[in-house]
Amino acid sequence: MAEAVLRDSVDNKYPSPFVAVDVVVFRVVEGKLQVLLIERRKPPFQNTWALPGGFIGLDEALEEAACRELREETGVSVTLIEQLYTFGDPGRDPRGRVISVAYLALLPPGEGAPQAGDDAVRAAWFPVMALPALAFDHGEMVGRAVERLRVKLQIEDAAFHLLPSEFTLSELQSVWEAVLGVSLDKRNFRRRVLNSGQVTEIGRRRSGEGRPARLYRYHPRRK
Amino acid sequence: MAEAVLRDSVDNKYPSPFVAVDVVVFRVVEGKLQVLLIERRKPPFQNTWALPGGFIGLDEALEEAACRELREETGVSVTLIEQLYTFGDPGRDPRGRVISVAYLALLPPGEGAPQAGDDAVRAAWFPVMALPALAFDHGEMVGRAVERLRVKLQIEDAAFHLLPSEFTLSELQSVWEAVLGVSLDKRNFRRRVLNSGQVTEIGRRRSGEGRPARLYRYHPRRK
DNA sequence: ACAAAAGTGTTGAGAGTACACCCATGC
DNA sequence: GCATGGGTGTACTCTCAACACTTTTGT
Repeated sequence: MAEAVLRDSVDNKYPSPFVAVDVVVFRVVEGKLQVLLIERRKPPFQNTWALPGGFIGLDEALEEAACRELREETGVSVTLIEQLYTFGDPGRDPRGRVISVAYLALLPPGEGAPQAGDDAVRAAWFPVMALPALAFDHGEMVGRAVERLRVKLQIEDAAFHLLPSEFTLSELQSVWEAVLGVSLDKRNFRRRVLNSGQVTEIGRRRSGEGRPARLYRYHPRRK
Repeated sequence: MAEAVLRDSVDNKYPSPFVAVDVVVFRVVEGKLQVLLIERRKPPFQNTWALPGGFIGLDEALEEAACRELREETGVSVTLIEQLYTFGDPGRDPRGRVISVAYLALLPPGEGAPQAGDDAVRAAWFPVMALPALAFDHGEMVGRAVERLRVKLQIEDAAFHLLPSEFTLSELQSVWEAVLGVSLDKRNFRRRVLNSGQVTEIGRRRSGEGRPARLYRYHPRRK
């Protein structure tokens, strides 16, 4: 196999590190931005909270590995996932050289009923603003993921991946406010959204407290 | 060593791929955006043009490895470098599983007198708009790098890293036009640059053809 | 009736865009 | 004196930010 040729010919010259993936999954619940974490079952960092993730298979695409590890460790399946950054400092893992490719994923509320998998004691959602101490450099990963999410919100359509398929404008605004960590003017916000052509109205509903709100659906018109 | 523990305990379960870095170095000369390429000395893709790059050392940070490979293969040292994207499709390298972390680097004109190193027959600059066929997935890397550079130009100060420390506004505009691939209105461009507070004037000079142009220096005031 | 959330317009400031001519120098 | 690139101002449009009250429902 071609692999063997490379490995034989360069083994000592180019020793190979391990390659892992880690996933930062966000959702917004009750106006709070949350991250999905697992409690590690094995050392290092046993019983410490960490991002879901693990080593890649040799014939597995990076993104596939990210989805698989997420599913195995938390039972969560995800709609949107994209590469975030690759963390490769020597010393970031006490076991040796491990390069980790971090991924960013978004989840609508209600779909994340995390069940702990093999390598996790348990899995749970934490508010980004009140995270426990994290294993490895996972704190830095979350920080970078939040930055990226804020950009994606404003330039792309990230907010809609954090909502169910039918939503009210107030819910949409609440997602924006949770992600950006600021409060927005209701009138300006609604005008901007409606003028963008990204949403289309459907039948009204959502009659909880107060006046019932119109429901909208995302329509990815704009390139 | 900790490394050994991990390798022993999980060797078959988590076989490790190889990890490489590749660097997309840009410069602008005569109004054209150029990329630095090498002609590969060894197979695979022998005598094909490719980005400078190679396998990482086990105790070497990714960015260090990128700078080292660039220096070894082309003799070029670089001022600004940042991580671009990690390419990890199984099958992207015929020798076996190789994950490559791509970096983006910028160079002012005049500093890139490429000398071929060990693994390269020769090194040379190519206009982005007229690239030869590239080895591996390096064509995709260049494409992604151009996209990223266009964004960095507009949101950050990337243009100044493509210029000498003293430059005229026309040179600055020429860099923008080369990177974006469009032509810009001179008056609007100059007003925007001068209002941004990013440049400060110094003594006038640059007396080539026509009226001599004022020289400016980059001043990274704005956050 | 009242509590609770939904919905609605106007105004001012700043940023971007379009557009054409005169100026200083080298030859 | 002419060729070459350097340098300059105005008017229009559009986007964004600030700002407060009325409407509809459930209890």
